[in-house]
Amino acid sequence: MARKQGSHSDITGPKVRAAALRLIARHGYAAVSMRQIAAEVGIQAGALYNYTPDKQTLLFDLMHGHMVDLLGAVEAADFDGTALAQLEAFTRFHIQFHLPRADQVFVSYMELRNLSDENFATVEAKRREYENALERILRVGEVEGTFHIPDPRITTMAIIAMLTGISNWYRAGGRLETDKIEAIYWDMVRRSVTA
Amino acid sequence: MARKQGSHSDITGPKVRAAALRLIARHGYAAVSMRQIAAEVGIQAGALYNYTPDKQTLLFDLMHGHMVDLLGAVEAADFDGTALAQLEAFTRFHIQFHLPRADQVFVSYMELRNLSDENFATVEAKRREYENALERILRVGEVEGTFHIPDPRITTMAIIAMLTGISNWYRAGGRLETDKIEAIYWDMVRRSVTA
DNA sequence: TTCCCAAATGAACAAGCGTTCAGTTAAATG
DNA sequence: CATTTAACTGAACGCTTGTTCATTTGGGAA
Repeated sequence: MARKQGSHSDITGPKVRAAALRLIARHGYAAVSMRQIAAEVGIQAGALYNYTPDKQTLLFDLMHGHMVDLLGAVEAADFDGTALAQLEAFTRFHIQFHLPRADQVFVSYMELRNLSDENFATVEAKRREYENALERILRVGEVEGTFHIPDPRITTMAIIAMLTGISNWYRAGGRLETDKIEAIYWDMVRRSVTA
Repeated sequence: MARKQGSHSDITGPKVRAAALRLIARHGYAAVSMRQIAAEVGIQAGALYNYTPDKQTLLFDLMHGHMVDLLGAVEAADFDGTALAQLEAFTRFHIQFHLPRADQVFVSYMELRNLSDENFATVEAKRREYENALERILRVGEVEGTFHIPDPRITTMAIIAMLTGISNWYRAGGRLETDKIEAIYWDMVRRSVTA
């Protein structure tokens, strides 16, 4: 029963990636089998290989795709104004981008060690690029005199860890609205870099 | 060739846990086989079952042991003085405890989803207890008037995420000494909760 | 209506998995 | 020196793994 109605490549392809993302986020790359992914989509394991050359590439595509989306969005955001305004924009951007992408964020942070060396290097470079966007803002603020930062690189890592940590407790439909979360975290970020 | 010289239970047991910790930290629980762990210790896979009833329990023992150590240490530390002094003590304690335990920290944060429901609940309760130690300090400072914290629970999670994030970039023998790291992070933590 | 071929199936492959267990070894005990 | 037994080996168990491929299916084009 191949080629059921509406069951074309353009539909199954995204379904495969969505199923893989969901399952890997919940159980981890190594714990999820190609057969489980296929079952989630409603096909046989062999058919997955119409959409990915192998399991490793499927993982890489998910993680790399996420980083490309992130860098595209941060570039489009194009922060400007004072360093303080830029830092606020970055903080709110980070939260707004990451909160609705819980699975992507989870996979992108947890499955780094399951990437091949080459794939790891590619993803890591993208992550580094994102971190640099924040570090640049911090350095501008330091020069401006708005910020007091003993070590911009460390402060960068500290802020990103703090913000990304939201994913550890945030649940959609929970106690707090997104803008309330933004306000609380921006408050902490601002205070932590200003005198 | 069983019972080689000095190859007793008291020696092999710790070796098994050390090998499991190392391998799981590097490759993940699901990706590490009992045969790999055994090979690292220098025994056959079957012999592992003298030291653990099964693979799941081995993981649980590592994670639960870490949390028990952590809670024991935080209790022994017995922070006192003003809320600010307590927060500084907690911050420095967290860094000092976690930095030399990179593998334990990594496993304890990454492998939660590979615990059985019951084991997860046990470990999660311990983690919650640790978080509460910090939250209590924040609430005292809020009452004291030293801190300005809109939501103590969230600030707790934010601070812990920030501090634990050190493990993401810290490498022993790197650019920064432990006390320098402590100073930088304490500076950020202090500013983020004080006006 | 006929044909094409993208998109599936389903069986097969060798390899590896966690776990069990009868048998072997050698340090410790009497 | 003889015996006991904790610690280990090595083979086997049934099952799952990622991946391949000959075969089947059926929607769309001619």
